[in-house]
Amino acid sequence: MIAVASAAEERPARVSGIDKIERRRVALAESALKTLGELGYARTSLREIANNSEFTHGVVHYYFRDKIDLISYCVRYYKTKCARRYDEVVETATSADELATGFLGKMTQTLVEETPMHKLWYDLRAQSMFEEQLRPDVEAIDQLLEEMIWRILSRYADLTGTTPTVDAPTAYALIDGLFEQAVVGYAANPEKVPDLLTGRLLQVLPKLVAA
Amino acid sequence: MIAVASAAEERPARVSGIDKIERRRVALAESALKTLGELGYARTSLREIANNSEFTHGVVHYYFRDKIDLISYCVRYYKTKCARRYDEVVETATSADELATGFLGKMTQTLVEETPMHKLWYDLRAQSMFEEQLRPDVEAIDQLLEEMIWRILSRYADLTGTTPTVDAPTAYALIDGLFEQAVVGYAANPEKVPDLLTGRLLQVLPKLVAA
DNA sequence: GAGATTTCTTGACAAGTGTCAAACAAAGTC
DNA sequence: GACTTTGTTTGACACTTGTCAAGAAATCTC
Repeated sequence: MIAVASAAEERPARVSGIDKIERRRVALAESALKTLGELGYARTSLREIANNSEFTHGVVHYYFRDKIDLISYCVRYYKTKCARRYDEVVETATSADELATGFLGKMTQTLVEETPMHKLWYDLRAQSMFEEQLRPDVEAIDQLLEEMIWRILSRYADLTGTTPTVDAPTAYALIDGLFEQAVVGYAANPEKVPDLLTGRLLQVLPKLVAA
Repeated sequence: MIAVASAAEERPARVSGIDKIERRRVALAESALKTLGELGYARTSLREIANNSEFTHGVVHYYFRDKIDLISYCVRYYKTKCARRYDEVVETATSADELATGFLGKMTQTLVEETPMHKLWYDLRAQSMFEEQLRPDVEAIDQLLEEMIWRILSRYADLTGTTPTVDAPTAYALIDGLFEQAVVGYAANPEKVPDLLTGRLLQVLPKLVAA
């Protein structure tokens, strides 16, 4: 998606050029994501993004065709960071308890440390209902997240000697429902919400598997 | 909230005046909700709302202080319509099966027939993460919906001779997760999503109660 | 029906938006 | 070192936004 692979076949001089473009794009996307995470999709303008970066608003338009192109790029860039968050836990855990605590730990950690990102994600998913151009990217991320949850639940079932009793989309919707509730509630109750989320997930997880 | 109660104490002539104001407000809110449901919060302007109504954009400002005031009123008005949707089913059902099918029937029905409303709700809830002024209204609705889900689950437990195994916020987050997934996916797959939702809820409901 | 009040229309405003293009600077090429 | 390509700045454009105010129209009051 972010197209680095195919560039490797061209001559070195050119590669570094494309690489530099890609670097700028990434820098702009990271800056844009910060602003988007704080203000939300609706209130973020290209000028605001440029102001909160080291570039001018013309540069934004130089590297991205238009606003949707930028946002879309941001979303795709974002996904590369989020969907592999629990992989290490899944791979290293040797017991169901270890997996559960590791998973919940990482989840509350990202909830607290990357709140703006998660707010933005739920915002963008809502926007995708109205803005068709966002839909493919949002669908792709949703798919990735679903697979992520499924890997966790499968492993959890393995470690408990059980099998999942719901399919992947259902498991994702349930757990995502709890997480979204936590993200929305976090602003009002930053100190209590992480523990509530942990407790609720601990209640729910065992119900999603059975011998 | 929508202030009719206190008006009753004034002299009759005045009451009908206030009543008329309230009627206009409701008419404007209903029109605004239609536009909001189609375009989403971000892309809906006061002029667009006025254009899609029988009034001019000046009237909007005459009856509502500003944009947030209007949206906020819309949200509160909306909530009065949505949170009692399943009450009849809950009250008349005499068996768990009857309750489940009645509940699922009404849920898929509103999913299909009032899609814009539900899209708007998830949009506004996302917006409330960025716009503090929306938060109280959104929280109030969330509370109402949670209670609605809890009434259903309690009754379901009663009819099956069991008790819920999760608390109200958890039950709401889980079921709402499934419903939101359905709303988001409905645009892409209008014919399959309702049945998928039904199947998933049928899988999940029994897991939320136990003897 | 005259006069006062409420309701509505119209047009304007300041501010902000996405987009673009022309001028300018930097880097790379021969 | 001249010339082309690439990157950046700046300022402008057409347009939309929320807000408001002055006045017309409708309604009510006596």
